[in-house]
Amino acid sequence: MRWILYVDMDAYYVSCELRDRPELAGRPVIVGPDPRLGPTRGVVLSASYEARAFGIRSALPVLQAVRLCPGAVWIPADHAKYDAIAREVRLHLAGRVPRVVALSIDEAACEVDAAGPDEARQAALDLQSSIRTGLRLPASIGAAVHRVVAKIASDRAKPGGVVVVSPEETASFLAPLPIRAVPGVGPKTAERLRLAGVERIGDVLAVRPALVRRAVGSFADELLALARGVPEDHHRDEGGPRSRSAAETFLEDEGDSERLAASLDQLARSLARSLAEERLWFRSVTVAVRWEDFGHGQRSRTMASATDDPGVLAALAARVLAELRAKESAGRRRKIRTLSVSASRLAPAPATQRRLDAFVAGSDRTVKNGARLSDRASS
DNA sequence: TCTGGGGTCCTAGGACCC
DNA sequence: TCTGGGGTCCTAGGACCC
Repeated sequence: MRWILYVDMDAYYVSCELRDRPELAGRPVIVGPDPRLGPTRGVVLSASYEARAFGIRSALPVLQAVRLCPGAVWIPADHAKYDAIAREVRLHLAGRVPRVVALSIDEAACEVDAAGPDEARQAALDLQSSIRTGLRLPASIGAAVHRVVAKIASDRAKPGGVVVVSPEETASFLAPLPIRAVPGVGPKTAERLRLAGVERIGDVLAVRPALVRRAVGSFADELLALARGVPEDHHRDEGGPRSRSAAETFLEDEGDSERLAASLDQLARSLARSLAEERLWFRSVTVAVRWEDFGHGQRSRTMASATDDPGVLAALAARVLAELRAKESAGRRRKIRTLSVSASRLAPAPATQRRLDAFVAGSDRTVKNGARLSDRASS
């Protein structure tokens, strides 16, 4: 029988740093921008379990973290290091199980064959100990027949544990858990479900299905199947990245057009560089802002054909930002807190380095450098 | 005392086409 | 003068995840 061992690295960024600085083990450690070294609007990226005891969590504003735990050791984020170690982890797993699906920088679903829960548990324990000794990293593992159940189990295994859920006991394992334990149920969905009488996963089976459906639409069917212990494992296709983006939050909210334009240009060119490294072309460009009041706006444009031209990315982004601000100025004129530019409708670079339009010359949709907007988008 | 950066998927409406 | 239904693409917004 095929089982999923869902591997979730514990306090991943912190654990990566502790590998290099083992003398910090046992102390409250925070990865993120130390606000005592200079002004920042940053948040905590990762906190050791010792720091979590003080109430420190990922995404907590660092100014609050310093007050909650003045004695913490702060380490600036080193994303290149975390990416490199993530590749190590994947290689390690791939060498030990028949199939690995990486699901985020610190999570992976490993498929193994096991006759029953005892064999699955032994496989999970072996894998966990090989990660600890071979990579010097702590991991929690959930084992189940369905990926989503294995993931929920891995959350219950933290930190450093193994939780096995057999097919027979899946429904009873899930029933008492809060509905928030289901991946995809966040604060908003949980509140809607609470109003419908659903607070725990088991409640989904006790409430009239029509009520659940009214609360969360077609997601209700997925919740019902999960509560019964037989979730549908529909996994997204792994057809390469859908989008790439770059963002900047200003130290002070920005309203000056020239400074905004300069920042956007830098973001666009930095984004173009990373697309080039991955040999990806793009067809859509989106500019998104977070206004000073934390409101959100975005505007996008799609071109008739793909390109990798950094100048096109920058120019289109500039135009879209201008439109976004023009629309805004019809009412208030809020300053911008965060500016981001994203490229989507990505495609691998053509095998040759020739431009795409060289292959479609003569078509009325042909455009120089693939840069002209499609009819619809430019109207 | 505030609230990052990089992603994914879903929905709904309009335009357009057959 | 009035009448479909189905399908695709694009845009905007929302929710969620690590």
